[in-house]
Amino acid sequence: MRVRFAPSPTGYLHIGNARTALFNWLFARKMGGTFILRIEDTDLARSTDEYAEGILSDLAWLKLAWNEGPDIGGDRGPYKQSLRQKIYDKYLDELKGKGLAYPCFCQPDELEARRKAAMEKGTAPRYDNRCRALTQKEIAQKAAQGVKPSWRFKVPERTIVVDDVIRGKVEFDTRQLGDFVIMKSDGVPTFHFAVSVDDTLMEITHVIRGEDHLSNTPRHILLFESLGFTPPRFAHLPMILGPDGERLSKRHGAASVSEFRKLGYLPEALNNYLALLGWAPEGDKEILSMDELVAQFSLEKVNRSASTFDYAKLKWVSENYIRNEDLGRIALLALPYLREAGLIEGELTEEEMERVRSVVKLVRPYLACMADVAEHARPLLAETAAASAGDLASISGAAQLLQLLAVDLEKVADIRDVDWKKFFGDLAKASGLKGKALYRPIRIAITGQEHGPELLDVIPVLGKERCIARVRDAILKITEKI
RNA sequence: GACCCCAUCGUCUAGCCCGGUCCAGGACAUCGCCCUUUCACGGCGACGACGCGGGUUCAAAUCCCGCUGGGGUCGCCA
Repeated sequence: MRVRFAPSPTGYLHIGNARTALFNWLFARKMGGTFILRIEDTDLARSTDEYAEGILSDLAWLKLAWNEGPDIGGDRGPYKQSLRQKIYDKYLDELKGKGLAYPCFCQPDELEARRKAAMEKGTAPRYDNRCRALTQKEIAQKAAQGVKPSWRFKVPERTIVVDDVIRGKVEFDTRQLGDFVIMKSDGVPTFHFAVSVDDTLMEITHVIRGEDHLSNTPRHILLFESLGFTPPRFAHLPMILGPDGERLSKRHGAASVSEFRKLGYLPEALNNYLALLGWAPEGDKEILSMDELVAQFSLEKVNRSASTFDYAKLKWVSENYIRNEDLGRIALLALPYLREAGLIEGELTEEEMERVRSVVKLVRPYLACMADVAEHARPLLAETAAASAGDLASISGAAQLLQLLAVDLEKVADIRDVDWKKFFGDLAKASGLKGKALYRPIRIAITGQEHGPELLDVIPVLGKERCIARVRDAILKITEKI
């Protein structure tokens, strides 16, 4: 079995396309098939190499490895449509020879005007096939004037049945279709034409794509058959909508893989969430590894109805991964964000890295994505606590308490080897404070925050010197205030 | 507008194909309680849905028809 993901490099990898890529990949892996990547850059005006590279990069980041593609080649290449021009020319000639393609001299502005007029009149805004009736003489005339024609496919009147893996048999009456352009006037094939030729030549067995292509499929089937090709199987995936029911776009928030990538979502988390859109695993377990996804995946079980992208649920999936993934890996992923926030600098020594790990260990339960790490790690990594002395000054006895604490901390030999229960028990006795009255001022002095990870865990991570410094600093601020 | 697809809690979904086991199960979100020196995590619980109308049937979320609603296509974009 051979499937393909065929993005056009006219933008970043959209979340909907990423889901399509994922389902193709899952299907290929599940069936022991081949996953092919093909770049559809027939839109010369909008396609760029930068976008193509970005898409490849994002797919690689998602760990959706392809077996054949523009970068790695393969037996059925090239895998970039702009490199396949000769092939399309050849098949256009074939259609011309069969009398199934004819030149159209209508200009874009004319077509646009007619389309608009038809819309206003309430009739179908499709091409009226007028150039089909052109005589050889007229054609020669136009050509002599130097008008470059586009080439349209002569659509026969008949019924076409798309036997969709997900939707079952869907019937179309081709009389709804106008003769459509297969080769643009600049000599570049349109999507419909290139796709049909390439899917055949690349021996694609299953075309898994978005539902927006379902209505295009009869065109493709027509082309396949006219060229003497056997159409592949089709599976049209439901759309992904934004919270307002419109197609998901930037308006709704992050809508491209690169955005989630920048925010520090784990690729597995994004895949896991995407897999849950339009498909459901058996049983109650929703956090699934890529392997588990592959093991459970089935095209037949894909939903027919569109789903709404739920940022809240993605967040939940992401949190799960951040909390449960290997700590070393999470710490590594935290590095760029910590660096950007100025909390670490340069290459880290093993000792510094160890410290980052222990900090990340404490703050990971708070993270929805890795970009959140700086905010939570700051109190634990920054030189000073940035304590709000105002808060402490209003707590009676805070200065005395901190004084006692500083003295006790000084006496500590190894901060990683302290019986904190006893330590704070003694402090409670000495200060006459307990519970919240005891811990709150200490937390504020040491972390500058009202909330955060277990204080008893924070202190050893911070280290003796830093704790003492922060406590003394807090005392100073209080006394100055008074 | 024409054609095509779709329709279960606010959201993602299970169930629908092979009607009774479903006064509809799970997850996210929300709310509450518990755990706890705080917040977060975690545990427990609550709230909450078969779009509407007709059929068929002893029986319909499940089958059929219509309506309504949403989405898609109708490009020399893909």
